[in-house]
Amino acid sequence: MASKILLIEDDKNLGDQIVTHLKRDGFEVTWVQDGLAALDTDPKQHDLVVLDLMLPGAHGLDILKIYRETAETPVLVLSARNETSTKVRALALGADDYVTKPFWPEELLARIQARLRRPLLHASDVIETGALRIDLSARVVENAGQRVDLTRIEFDLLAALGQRIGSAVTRQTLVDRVLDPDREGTGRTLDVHFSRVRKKLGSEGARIATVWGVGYRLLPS
Amino acid sequence: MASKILLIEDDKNLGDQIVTHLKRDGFEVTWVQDGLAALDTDPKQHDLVVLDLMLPGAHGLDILKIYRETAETPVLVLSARNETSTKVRALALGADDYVTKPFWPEELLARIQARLRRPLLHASDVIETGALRIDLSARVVENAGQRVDLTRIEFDLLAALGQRIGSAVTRQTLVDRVLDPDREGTGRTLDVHFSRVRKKLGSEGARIATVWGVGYRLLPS
DNA sequence: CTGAACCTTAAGTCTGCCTGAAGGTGAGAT
DNA sequence: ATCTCACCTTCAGGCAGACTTAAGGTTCAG
Repeated sequence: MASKILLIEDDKNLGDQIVTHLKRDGFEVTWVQDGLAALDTDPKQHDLVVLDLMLPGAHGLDILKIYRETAETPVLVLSARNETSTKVRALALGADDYVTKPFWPEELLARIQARLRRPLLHASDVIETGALRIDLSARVVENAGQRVDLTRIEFDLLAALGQRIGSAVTRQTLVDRVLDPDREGTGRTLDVHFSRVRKKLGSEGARIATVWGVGYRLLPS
Repeated sequence: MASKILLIEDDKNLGDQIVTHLKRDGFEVTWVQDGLAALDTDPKQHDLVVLDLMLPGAHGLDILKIYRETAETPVLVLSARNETSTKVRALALGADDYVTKPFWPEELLARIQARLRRPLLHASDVIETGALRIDLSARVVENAGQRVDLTRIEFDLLAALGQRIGSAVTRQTLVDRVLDPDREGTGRTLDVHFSRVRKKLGSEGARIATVWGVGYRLLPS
């Protein structure tokens, strides 16, 4: 399976050159040319990000920071700046490598491959709130340390609420996200599932609150 | 726990300086000053290796190659040579990073930390859980001390689950990782293999749980 | 070339999840 | 208070996904 690379680089010449090289080596490349577009792209959909620091729209380090809040995708920073302080900052923010321009494409390739060589450790992103523990990557829910068996939809619904603790999530959002995306928001299916989740969660189930006429939300502990 | 760094560097001044910096940052450092001594040191006993290329006794790249035959420890190469070809060779041989002299200690530190940030998938090559013992390097499985003969795919599937005990592993992941990487997740092939693994594992086979609509997981003992 | 071990596909069966219906409950409106 | 409508819960039917067996194809050693 070809690895998917997200390239964020505003320089047309350099970007073109990199894309060509990467494609020649069998990578699938998505090329984004400014900071705002980068923020609209999901790093999780890619295996590695090559990120230029000087960008129109948003600074590379800010993009890196935002990416790191949601994804563990390795980020290789590209920059003309050779100051140690910039390198240190980028690496401290979660960059996995830092390459100074100018560079030879071969080196970039070699470094990309070195990053991809190590199997991605899924950051087990875990939501802990009250007695609940929702491990999104393992798809495991614990209530006061006790494992709770949830079906696929039940888990996804709980996770959807858990990712926005305290805020209401509309029925339509939940239907779109967990059930068939092209389905009318009607029907009592959602209710049935939540009913079961509440029951399975015991006393913690009471924390799934109905927002009348809107949807549901998970009450903060 | 302090991370253990193995420093292989013959230059006394530079070595001293690096050791000082690393210790100040809480690392435990073993400093080895020539190639032969490096070959007598076990990289597996350390969390990361900082390896100079020009050494008396043995060339750094040879050391890297030998280390890579037995250990997965990250290796950060240090060198005065700035040629792309050397960098590419080092990275292709399994180095995880390449820093050109001269450098500021801060950069080295930041890069070391970037490497250590991503924990290795498995600290040891042996997974023990319940009555199961999965030796990843020997590719041997024992159930209550009894050897179990698994085929290549059967072993890889069990290992894939064993490396993330308790986590659901999606069908697609398993197909990508164990079967042909570019194949559709459809088909019953996985099921057939798991069916056989379960049977061969006897009562422990029950610990391979189906995650309906998602994949499989190895239940914690 | 032959046989054995292994992988894959196909087919039949089974299981457990999803969902719509229906009656009950309770919140909000008047 | 009472009405209304959204929501809760139970239940059973249907079906997608999973299990297992068998057979055909592939690979590899001898």
